[in-house]
Amino acid sequence: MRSIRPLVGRRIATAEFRNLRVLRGGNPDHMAARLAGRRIASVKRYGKFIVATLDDGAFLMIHLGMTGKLLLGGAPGKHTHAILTFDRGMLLYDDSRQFGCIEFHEEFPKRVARLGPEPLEVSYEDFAQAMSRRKTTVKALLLNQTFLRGVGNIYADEALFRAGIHPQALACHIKKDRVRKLYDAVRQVLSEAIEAGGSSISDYVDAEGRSGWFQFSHRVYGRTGEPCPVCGTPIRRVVVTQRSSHFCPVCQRRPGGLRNTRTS
DNA sequence: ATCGGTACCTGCACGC
DNA sequence: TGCGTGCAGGTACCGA
Repeated sequence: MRSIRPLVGRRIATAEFRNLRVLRGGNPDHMAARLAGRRIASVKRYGKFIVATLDDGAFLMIHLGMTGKLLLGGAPGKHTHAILTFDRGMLLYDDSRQFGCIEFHEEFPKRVARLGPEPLEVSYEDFAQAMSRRKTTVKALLLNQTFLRGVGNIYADEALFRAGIHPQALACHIKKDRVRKLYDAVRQVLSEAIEAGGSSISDYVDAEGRSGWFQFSHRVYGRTGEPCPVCGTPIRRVVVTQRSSHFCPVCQRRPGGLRNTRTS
């Protein structure tokens, strides 16, 4: 984000789209024609979405999925799906797994409008009330972008660890003091991660090709079998709603009445 | 309305 | 060296 800010105020000379899949049904010729000559009026992050507003009021929406990258300059590669050239410089959209997308919208994109609140902006009262109404596991709820925007698998695990909550605890059963801890932990983890430039698990880089540093602060994510940094108990991995969850079985006690568990 | 399961796609680490 | 398997950050969509 901080690396693509410099594009604000620049004029798009040409747009080229090489992969229809990441356009999610958008017409590449129409998009290219609509983008050419437009200036980027602003760029804003909404959870995991990036929305650029154009000078004519239209929007370019980008989601990086799991492997997406926005690169300022450099040579297009095998997985470069979009190339925007500017009056000065160039932006490449690169995504090997193609789970991300780049879309053009005349109106503010509905998917973004439907997102839940920003964790750093939501009040504790709203957060706690929303939690108390959900019967799903807290892990699934944290990953649900209509509940809270921007929390992914890594940061969900890290926040649950810091709050001392088992990933399979039911959201509505979590005690008030723990909910408060979770609220604080989510905000803390996200702001630390943003500050550190993100988590580079395999090949994540920002627009200047820099990797993040937050992976060195992961206390449980990807540390199956390693000692818990608090009590030394080996970190465990379970699958919750098809996603791996890492936790300390002592610091994050299993509540009763859980759904079936697979540990490794 | 809400929930869980599945599909989408490529790359990598691993064991054989 | 090469092949098969399982795993990976995310969301949309389906049926229950």
